[in-house]
Amino acid sequence: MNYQVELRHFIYFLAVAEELHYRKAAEKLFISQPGLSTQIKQMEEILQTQLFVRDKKKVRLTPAGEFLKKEVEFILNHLDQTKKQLKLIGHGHMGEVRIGFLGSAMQNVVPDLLVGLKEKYPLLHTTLEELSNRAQMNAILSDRLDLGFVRMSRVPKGLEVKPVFEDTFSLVLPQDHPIDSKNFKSIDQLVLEDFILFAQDYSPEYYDTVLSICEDSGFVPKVSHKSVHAQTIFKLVENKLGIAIVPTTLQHGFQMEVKFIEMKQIKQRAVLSMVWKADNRNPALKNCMDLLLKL
Amino acid sequence: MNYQVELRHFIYFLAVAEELHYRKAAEKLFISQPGLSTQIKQMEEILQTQLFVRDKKKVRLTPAGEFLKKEVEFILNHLDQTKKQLKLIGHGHMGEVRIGFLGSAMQNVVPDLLVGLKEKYPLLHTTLEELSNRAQMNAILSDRLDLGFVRMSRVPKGLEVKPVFEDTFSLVLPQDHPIDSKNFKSIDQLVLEDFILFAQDYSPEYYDTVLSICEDSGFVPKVSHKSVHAQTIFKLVENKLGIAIVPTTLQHGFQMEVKFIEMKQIKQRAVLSMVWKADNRNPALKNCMDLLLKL
DNA sequence: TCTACTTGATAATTCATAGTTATTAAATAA
DNA sequence: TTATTTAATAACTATGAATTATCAAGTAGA
Repeated sequence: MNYQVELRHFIYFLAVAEELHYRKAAEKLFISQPGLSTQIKQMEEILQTQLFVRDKKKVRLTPAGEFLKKEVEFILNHLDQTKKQLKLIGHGHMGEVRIGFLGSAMQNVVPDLLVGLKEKYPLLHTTLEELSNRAQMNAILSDRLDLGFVRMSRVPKGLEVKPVFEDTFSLVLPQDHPIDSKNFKSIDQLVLEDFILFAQDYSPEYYDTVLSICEDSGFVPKVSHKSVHAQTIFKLVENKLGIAIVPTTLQHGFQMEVKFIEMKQIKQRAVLSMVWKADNRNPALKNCMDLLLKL
Repeated sequence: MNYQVELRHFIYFLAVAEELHYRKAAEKLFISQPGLSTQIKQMEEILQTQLFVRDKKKVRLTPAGEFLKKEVEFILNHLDQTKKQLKLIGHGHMGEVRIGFLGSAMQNVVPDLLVGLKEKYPLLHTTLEELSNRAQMNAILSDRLDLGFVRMSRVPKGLEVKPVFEDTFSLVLPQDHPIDSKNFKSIDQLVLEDFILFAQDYSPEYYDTVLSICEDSGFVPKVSHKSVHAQTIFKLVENKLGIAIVPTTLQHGFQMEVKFIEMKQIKQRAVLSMVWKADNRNPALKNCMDLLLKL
């Protein structure tokens, strides 16, 4: 004799409990009446409890049957809900993506991604953390983050990287500086200035790129200040403590009294890339990245 | 292909999710490893969601699998609980018995039953309602009560009745009445008194019995007052508005200034019976009655 | 009270499939 | 390299769910 109730029993039981009529219940279930009868009988044996009374051909529930009916309804409903949610999670429409980013990605790429996700996968949660390039990669390797936005083209083994946004560089000058977009020709007009840059260990590739821009014009910049926050850099420029070279999109989103001169003619670009762990199994991550590449 | 998950799948899934090792999980389940493998695979197909990652022979849960694990734990626990409760209800150890009773049953039978039930079936609930003989029988017929305590030996079709307590009758007299247990010989000493009795329609058999007691002594009592409450009857006797004949056990449980004279020598007895519906399916009722007959 | 028609239960049989054994491929470990 | 361990696959077995055929008991209508 079988020793375990199955969901099949519950579904059959519920049909009989609702119809209180074996033949009709069997029809509803698309099985034969004798099959249904034996399954219900077997169920009563497994549970060691009588669920129905068959009195003069009238089928009725016992008190235990009434109780079980409520519970079975609950269990089957809960199971339905679970199956739906499971599918959503399995297909990356639900769940959580943990995202890290450089401050400079907060101007366009990250907000666009969040808006896109919200629209396409309203049940998907995101957590955001502003971190340095290195901190992001460590967090991704230790599975504390799913996705990072960095300015790095080479990443440690186990990680993958892909550019998502290319930006020109812009000169940042105090508002009353003699150089402006009209008379600006080349970066070597600013050989004598102090430079304010993002800290080397916060974003090494940015740092190297800026140095290479100057090198292409034949000079080595005098770096007077370093910072990890764009806000700080702009404040220093505003106060005439130096000039800066930053990705152009940074000119939006800050309250400041400085002027931007976009240097379209130089070949270097500020590349923002996404980074993730090659074997990350979060299905939401894939959807996230697919959406990002479509933007 | 199968189109329905079964509890079997859930139990297998949980074993693999806990062990993260097919062979070990299969051993724990006392089935073969290939059988387990195919069942899990089939489960993933039915749910259209990958639950495990098999990476270089390491078995791990996907995010969807993690989610399902929690849900399956809940469902299986809930089911266990339900099975236990179902068995208790089915065997009448849990649930509710709705009891009706005459006020005069509140002295011994009903309290004894309640104490006994509490001890033997602590999970069983009881509801109590004081009602007339007729009201109890109607309530039982319409399935509003499971069990009644009445003073009736004949009951309508569909009901069953069984005596549970036999009591002598007692005379109730004012404290300073000339008759006392010493000089009392026969009821005909009280021919001239006014009688106070329980109302005829509240308890017809009691009324008839009292009349037959008097008839046996060769007189018809003069009935001056009728009441449905013992308390009222005693108050009236106390105030010398008449004398009463009541079941002897009523002398306990009331604060009153009257004297009782037990009439052991007369043949009539006040019989308290339990009544129930022949086809009542409440399993707790049977336990209730069995216990009552053992008291 | 007879007949016709329900109802659910039982018996015999069929058939789907859960679970078996045997084997393989791939990954570690020695 | 070889030995061992892993999960997956293939072929087969056997359990038991579901089927058809039938029955007994009850109900309804004349």
